Amino acid sequence: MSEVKQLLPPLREVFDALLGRFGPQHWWPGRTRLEMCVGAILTQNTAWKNVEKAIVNLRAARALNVRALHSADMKMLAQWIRPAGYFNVKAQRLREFTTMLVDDFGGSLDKLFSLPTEKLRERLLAVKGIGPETADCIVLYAARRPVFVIDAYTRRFMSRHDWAAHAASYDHLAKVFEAALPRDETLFNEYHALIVALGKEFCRTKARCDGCPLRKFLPEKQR
DNA sequence: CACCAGGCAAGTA
DNA sequence: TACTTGCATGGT
Repeated sequence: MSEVKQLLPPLREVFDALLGRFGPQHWWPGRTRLEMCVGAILTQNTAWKNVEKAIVNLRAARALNVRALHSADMKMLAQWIRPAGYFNVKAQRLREFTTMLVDDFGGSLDKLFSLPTEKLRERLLAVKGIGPETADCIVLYAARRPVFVIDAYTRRFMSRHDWAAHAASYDHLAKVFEAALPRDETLFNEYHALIVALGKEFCRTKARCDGCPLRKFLPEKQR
């Protein structure tokens, strides 16, 4: 069990350093809001590259809309999303999501997204197969509301620099960011995307810290 | 070959 | 509440 040993640096300055190094990321990678929702579910514990293949399949099958997703045969749906892994589970999760949309919002993302942020988040969390990260990805990237997304990259980014315990809860980590930053959707959007950009290159192991743009925020001996 | 990747729910104690 | 396990493909 690792303890938090380091003082939290100004998270705004950390953001500036990441932006300076990696540039704007233009997330979420998705053409439409529905596609972002689908991607958020499909990328659960799965490499994004594999999700892209699944999205391509759905588009080719003309299934990238609420009605088609909702009425598609489950075997077919599972086959389309097969490259994203856990395809039976995820087919069911997509179905749960579209069922909520159809039954409670007339199949309209607009109506779902007209809920106030907290209600929207609660409504998403009530869907079986949508947990805190998936819900927040949808709330932030598809509905464009200022909630901070915590994912495996964020967790690693924080624990690797000893800015938070690796075992810290989702809500705690989200609170750390939301307390230290202005509640700005554009900022939260870009910040999470930048943490992922960083994580693909650094923070994976103790080594590979050479050239990390965040070294200046660590004490001398740890750099 | 093993290990990992932008989680979540269900089961057990 | 706190662990553990199943789900599954594709890249390294």
